Amino acid sequence: MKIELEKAYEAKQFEDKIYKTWEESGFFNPDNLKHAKKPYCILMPPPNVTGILHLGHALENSILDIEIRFRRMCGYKALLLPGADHAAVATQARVEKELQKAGIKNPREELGREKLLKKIREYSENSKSTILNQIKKMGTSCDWSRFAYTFDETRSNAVNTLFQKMYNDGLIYRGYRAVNWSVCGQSTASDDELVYEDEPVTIYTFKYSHDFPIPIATTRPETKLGDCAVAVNPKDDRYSKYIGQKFTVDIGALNPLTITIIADENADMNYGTGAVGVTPAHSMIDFEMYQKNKEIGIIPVIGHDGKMTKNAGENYQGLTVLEARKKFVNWLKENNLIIKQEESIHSVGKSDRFGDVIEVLPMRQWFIDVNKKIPGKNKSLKQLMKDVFTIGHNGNKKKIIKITPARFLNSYMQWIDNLRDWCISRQIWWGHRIPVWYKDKEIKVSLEPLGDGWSQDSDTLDTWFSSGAWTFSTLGWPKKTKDFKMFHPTQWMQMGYEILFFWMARMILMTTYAIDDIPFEEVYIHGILRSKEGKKFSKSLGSGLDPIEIIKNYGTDALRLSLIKGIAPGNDAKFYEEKVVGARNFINKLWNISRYILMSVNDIKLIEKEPKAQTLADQWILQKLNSVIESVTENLNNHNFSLASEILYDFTWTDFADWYIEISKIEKGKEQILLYTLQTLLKLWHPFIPFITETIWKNIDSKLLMISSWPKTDHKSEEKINNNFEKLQEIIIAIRNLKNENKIDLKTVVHCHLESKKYFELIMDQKNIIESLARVKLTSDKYKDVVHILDIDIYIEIKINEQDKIKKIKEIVAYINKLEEKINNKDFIQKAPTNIIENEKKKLKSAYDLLEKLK
RNA sequence: GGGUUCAUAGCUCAGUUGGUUAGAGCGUUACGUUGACAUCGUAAAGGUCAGAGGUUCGAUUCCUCUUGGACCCACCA
Repeated sequence: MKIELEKAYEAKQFEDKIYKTWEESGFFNPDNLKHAKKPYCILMPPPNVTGILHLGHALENSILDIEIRFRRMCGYKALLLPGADHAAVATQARVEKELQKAGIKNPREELGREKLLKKIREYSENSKSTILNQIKKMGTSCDWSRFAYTFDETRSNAVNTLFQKMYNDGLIYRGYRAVNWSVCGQSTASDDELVYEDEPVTIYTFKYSHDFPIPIATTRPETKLGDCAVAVNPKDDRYSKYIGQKFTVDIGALNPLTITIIADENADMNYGTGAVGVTPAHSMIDFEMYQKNKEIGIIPVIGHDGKMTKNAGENYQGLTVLEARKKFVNWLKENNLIIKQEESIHSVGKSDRFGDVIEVLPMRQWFIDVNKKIPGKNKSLKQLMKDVFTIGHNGNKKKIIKITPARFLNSYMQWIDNLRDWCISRQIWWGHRIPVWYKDKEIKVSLEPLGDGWSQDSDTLDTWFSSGAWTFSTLGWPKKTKDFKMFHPTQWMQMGYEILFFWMARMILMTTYAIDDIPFEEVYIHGILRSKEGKKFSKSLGSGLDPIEIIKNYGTDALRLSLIKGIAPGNDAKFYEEKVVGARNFINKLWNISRYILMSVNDIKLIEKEPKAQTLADQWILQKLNSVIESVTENLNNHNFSLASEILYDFTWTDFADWYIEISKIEKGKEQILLYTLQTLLKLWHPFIPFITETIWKNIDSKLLMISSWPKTDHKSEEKINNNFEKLQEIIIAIRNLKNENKIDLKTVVHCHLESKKYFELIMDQKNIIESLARVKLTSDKYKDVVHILDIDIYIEIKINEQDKIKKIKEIVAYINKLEEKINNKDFIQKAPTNIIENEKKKLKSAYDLLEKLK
């Protein structure tokens, strides 16, 4: 039965229908892959509920889907588990902004907790479906029946259980410590949620009073109203005599300050004045000094509203930080206490969500202790986080996580070394409420609401707390579900390097602790997509390219292919529309290849076995196909998506379409091989461009391509034809060398007939060639006079004139000399591999032959 | 200050343990094209693989330095 297909592939016509077919087939769900035994599980990095699909998601979904479709076809119980993230701060910040636009100036005060939460919930439920539908548009083959939301009941239960376990083990504690505070967001932020920006600042060098012996410098003069000490290096001869002394100075704060001179190695003798004014309340480092020297005291002078507190004194109370700074500097000037004033550039920490300058404030917050020994383990969380990349979890070498590319390990280890206790409490409302209850002076962790008189902590958990539990919370933990037993630890994880610390590190922390296992066997790090100008595609600004638009214009397959081609793990890649055009052209080419074959082959059916080769051309294409299967499989096994796609691209277009199909128009009887090669190619292409391949496949077989089996090479048939090919290849090499050495005139004939049309002349006798060249229109008038001269020797005689000949001979002689020199080199003969030497000898021989002929 | 990374054709990038002639796409130029495909075909031009040294029979690949970019972490008194 012959088939009629449209002239060009119209993605729009097919994609939604195909996705529906896949979904209804149930094969996204590994439970329905009856024959599969070995699990292969990937968790989707959950997109934020309020987000819309951007190119980063598109890239991730392409990568994830290639991986899972490949494994599914390879016979694994393949599960790609989808999800969404409630994205605590990000979501609340967004909704508050919307509300403010609508006229509610202070949503938290005006609406109160319950009403605001309701608004956020509504908002997020709406946008959740948006992003999930967009993910379906990408063709992502995930099991929607297992969909997990970081904020649903199962996940919340996991989070609370985890909190309780850590609390009971003493790893979660509540402490009064300096934390990062966003005045705009009215919440804490972890160190990782800060972005640093360089800004011009003024450095003031001053003394607290005229009789204070040590000058200090600062960029934040207003905080000096809360100074409690001056730290000097114990080895510093200038100041060491003062260590331990106390000075009382009155700089206008509520009370005169008692400044204790303390010794601290962190004070660099050679930097600035060599002494540091210590403000325990408003600097992380200073706070650490305070913890070592508690007697110096702590005086917060900045409040949660970003204004000076009562402690700052009546002249300053209620002023903003900047106002207070100005006023205090004036006071210093009036009293002649400023020694030096200079301009400089400092990086200032800002909230990544709210954008305001982060204030360091001392507060009572919840922390995870990363240095404390875990009961029964004799190791800290920090140590566990290192083990999975070094000795393996619990010292088990099989439990070493493989990371690609490996270089990210360095920065991960460095990050761990600098890791401080993780502040997990947030003062926003959208999130997992901390499961701690208070009654008078009693504190209890409870997963259920407690009775009268008990009130729950009003804070919520950092969103990464729940993300850290993702690999096991999605599988139903703490219940011992079938899924958990089957799929944990997961096989593969994929993420951009920008969330390495946020997410990968936290998953490792949580999983090694709670499950006593690694979260995943392998992690693949991809780069960031940038615009043509090298700028990040900003999520919020949505600069330019919208994947949904691209899908509309070019189709999902084209988008997927253009995202994958030319990327390397961990490296950033530029992305622009022309890339999609190229990919779309290929998709159309594949469509037309199929169209041609399906329209010209009479008996369309599934061909299970490799058809028998009749001619050398058949042998060659089947041989090449086998090697393509092998290298694509190997590259996919190693997650070299880009390379695999390029090999396929090249074979499909150059070898199959432009060469073999053209030959099939002359040499008849190739239907079986054409169909077989097409079917194999559809399978190989399916993970990359699932829609078009499935669409074409429908014309061949009623079963879904998605669950067809991955092609295997038939090594036996390969051996059989190997002999022939050795001969062939010898000739090819000889011809190629000739071509090389005769760049001037030979190129026309050689390129036309030998290079691009590969082994054309070897397939047929000369008569046939002349005839077929004419028929296939491979040759123009220009080539007519040389068509019959496929014998190169003759051609040389006729074509090359005397001058060229002399020049050519000189070139060849020089070449021969070079080769001989190399071959006569003793070291080369002794040390180089034999095949290299053989090759050089062959080159030399053909060069001599050529020389003979020219003479 | 510590660390990572990049520099390959006009542009965007591949290049998997060092080894035949360094590749692709786009762009450019020439030629071709009557039904699978102008979303096409055939070819051409275009590279001291940033520079200098070293290791090696042999370096785009490994090492050192230099130049110029990007990024991460810490610090920023």
